[in-house]
Parts: sequence; C-alpha cells; structure tokens
Amino acid sequence: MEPIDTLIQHFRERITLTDHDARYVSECFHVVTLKKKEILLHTGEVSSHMRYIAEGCLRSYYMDEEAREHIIQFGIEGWWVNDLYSYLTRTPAKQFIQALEHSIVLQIHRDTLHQLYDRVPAIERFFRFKFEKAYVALQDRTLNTLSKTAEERYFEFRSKYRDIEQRVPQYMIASYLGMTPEFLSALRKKTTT
Amino acid sequence: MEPIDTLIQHFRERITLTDHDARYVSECFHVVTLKKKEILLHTGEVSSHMRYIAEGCLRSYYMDEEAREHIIQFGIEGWWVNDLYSYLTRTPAKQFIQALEHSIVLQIHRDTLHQLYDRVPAIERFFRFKFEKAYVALQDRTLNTLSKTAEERYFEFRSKYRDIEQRVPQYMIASYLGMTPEFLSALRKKTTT
DNA sequence: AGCGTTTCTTAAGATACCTTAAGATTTTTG
DNA sequence: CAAAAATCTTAAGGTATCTTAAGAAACGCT
Repeated sequence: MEPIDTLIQHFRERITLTDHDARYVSECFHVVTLKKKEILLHTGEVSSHMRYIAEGCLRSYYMDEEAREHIIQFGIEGWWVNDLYSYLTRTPAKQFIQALEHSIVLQIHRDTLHQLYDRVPAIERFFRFKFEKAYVALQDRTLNTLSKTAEERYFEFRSKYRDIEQRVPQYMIASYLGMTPEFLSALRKKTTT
Repeated sequence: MEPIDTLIQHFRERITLTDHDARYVSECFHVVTLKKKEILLHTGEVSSHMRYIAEGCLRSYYMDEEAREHIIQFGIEGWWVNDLYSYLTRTPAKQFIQALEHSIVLQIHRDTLHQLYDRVPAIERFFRFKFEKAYVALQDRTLNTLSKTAEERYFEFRSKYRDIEQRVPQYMIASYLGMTPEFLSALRKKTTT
C-alpha cells in the first residue's frame, strides 16, 4: 500500500470522507523519506507542518541547559509527531524530531491545512479529535510523573507500549520516563530476578 | 456585567460571532453557583459539560490509592475547568473539581455543544484552539516536571501565575508542583533569606 | 570476521526530596 | 471575641533517585 493510502485509511477510521474529498486531501500531503538518525525538525526552526508517520519510528526530544536530552514522545506508523508548541504558536521549536529507523512521513503545511479545514470540514473535526486525544494522553503522562514512582511508571509503559519498548533502546525509555538509564537498569534487575 | 456576557466577550476575543449567533450561543449555557469548598464534579460521575469560570477560583485534583490529593489544575475567571478525560471519553471521572472560593461557572452539555458545532462553526474552531492551547500548556508542565528541580518549578510557577499564587494556599501549590508542603516551605525559607 | 560504536550494567558515594510529628500561625466560624 | 479549623514551619531521620566511572555486551559497518 502506498504511504498516502495508509493516511486516508487512518482518516476514514475516524471521520467520513467522500472519494472526491479523499483525493483532494491526498494531494495536500507530501512524502518525506528519512534515514535512521536523520533529523526531521531542528531546534530553532518553526514547525510549519503536521506530520503523519506512514512507516518507521521517530522520537521528539529537547535538550536542557546542561545539554541533556529529554524524550517527549515516541511515534511509530499510524501516529502523528510534531513540536505542536512550535506549530501552534509559530515560535522556534525547542524540540528535535529524529528518525530512529528508516521512516516515511507524510506532512501537510499549516496554510494548506487551514484551506483544507474550510473545504473539508470533516478534517477540522478530525484534528479537533486529535488534539483532544493528545491532551488526554498527555494528562495521563503528567499525572503519572507526578504521582507514581519510577518503578510504577516503567511497568505501566511496558504494558501500554510493548510495541515501542521493543523498538527503541532502553536508555531512551529511561529518558522518556524521566529517570537515568542506570536507575532503569537497576529496576529491571531487581524485578526480573 | 452578567456572567454570560463575560463568556461571549471571551469568545469574541478569539473568534467572530454575529449578534445573532452570540444570542444563540448564550442560550446554550447554564449558570452554576458554587460556595467555597463546594464540589462541582465528583469522582465516579461522567463529566458531560464544558465549564467556563465567570467568577471565582477552582481546582481539579485526583486522589491516589493512598488517598493523597494531587492537584492537576487551578482555574480562575476566564479559564475553563473540566476533567477532559472523562468528558471526552465518557468514562467516570477520576478527578474532583472543587470551588476554592465562591464561584460562578457557565456550563454547556456535550450534546448541546455538538449541536452548536454544527450550527456555529466558529465555536468548533474555538474549541479546536482551546484543545491546542490546553495541549501546549500541559506539555510545558510535563516537561517541567520531568526535567526541572522542585525549586525551578516553584519559581517558574510564581512568575507565570502570580495571580493564582496569591489566591490559593501554599500546600496546594506544593501539590500542583508535585512536592510536599514541607519541602516547599523549606525551599521558600532557603531562598527568601 | 573484526573493529568501532552504541547500548547496558555494576557499584559507590552524593543529594534531592519525603515522612513523621509537633508546635506556631493564620483564617474561619459560631 | 473565643474556639475550631486550616495552613505554615521546623527538624530529624529515611529513601528514591542521581552522578560518576568503568567495564561488559550487543550491534553495525567494511
């Protein structure tokens, strides 16, 4: 299946699109191919696209003042990745987005998307849903970070994202969960034995 | 000014509404008056309304297995409060929403809002914006929790929400920031001296 | 297959943050 | 205005998590 067809299918699982609309929508997206480790969005750029992962695995992360990386999100095929903050506020990104595997991303420019909102209202509804879901997921994450121990966070991550756990290095999971790789390693040893 | 007028003004700062639409929108909202400490949403209920604070101050919080409260959000006039998770997924709320002062809230039922989306598209756009902003704010919060020390979080909170800092007890700020009240107290002493 | 790079583990010492408990202060209520 | 309730502080001892450093294992490229 062509990358763009996976996207249309993705839309159609959530909203109704006529074939005519689907064709129009397809034309609004561009394909970007990324090699492993290639960077899709750099800190300092303004993110002007919404991005759908048709294939592969990416991460978004930011670097703090001490040049430590903090992973904000992983994404695999069927997910969206972006520095939404930058995209929505049109300010320079504080995040990087990087391919962890060879990946294919479909992206649409903000201006094109806004036109699409006017022409195909179902798409605006889709993105409202999308932001709702994103919000809910983030809130879960925030509450987890605030109220759970490192150990609890790790085991919840494992049961929720087994597919991701098996595709990304352990030290990146540690970063995502807000702990050091050493600590995660110790945790695993403790509970595996 | 009537509570409902503050809401219409709030909408009009972000989207365009004809007078006709504004009148229609006004009729969709209901006024709820809350005494201090009164609870607007209980754990276990499904949240079916979007809620705008016309006046007062509220908090949403959840209780963990050990019956400890974790504050998720504060809200004052001009803000929206809700357990969005419950509202969006129609599952029982895990949060409480409680008035910290005498408050006036305007709320709209989900079904009414969905009708409104169809009748007044600008309102759908408004809520898309709203979810976007909510997402961005939450992401900031999540990253802060993961990458900053308690001290940094506190001083950022102070500079960002000076108005809220002065209206809510310190132990609730500690809860919001994910630290114990004792630790916050010690922090303040250390840096005030 | 072999070498460099990436990833994971181990361990010791440090520190940020928590728990408990009690008393001091401030605010609310009758 | 007094009593009760809510909030804030202090202090001692404990625990979770971090830092640093070094070596081991796995992986990826030529």
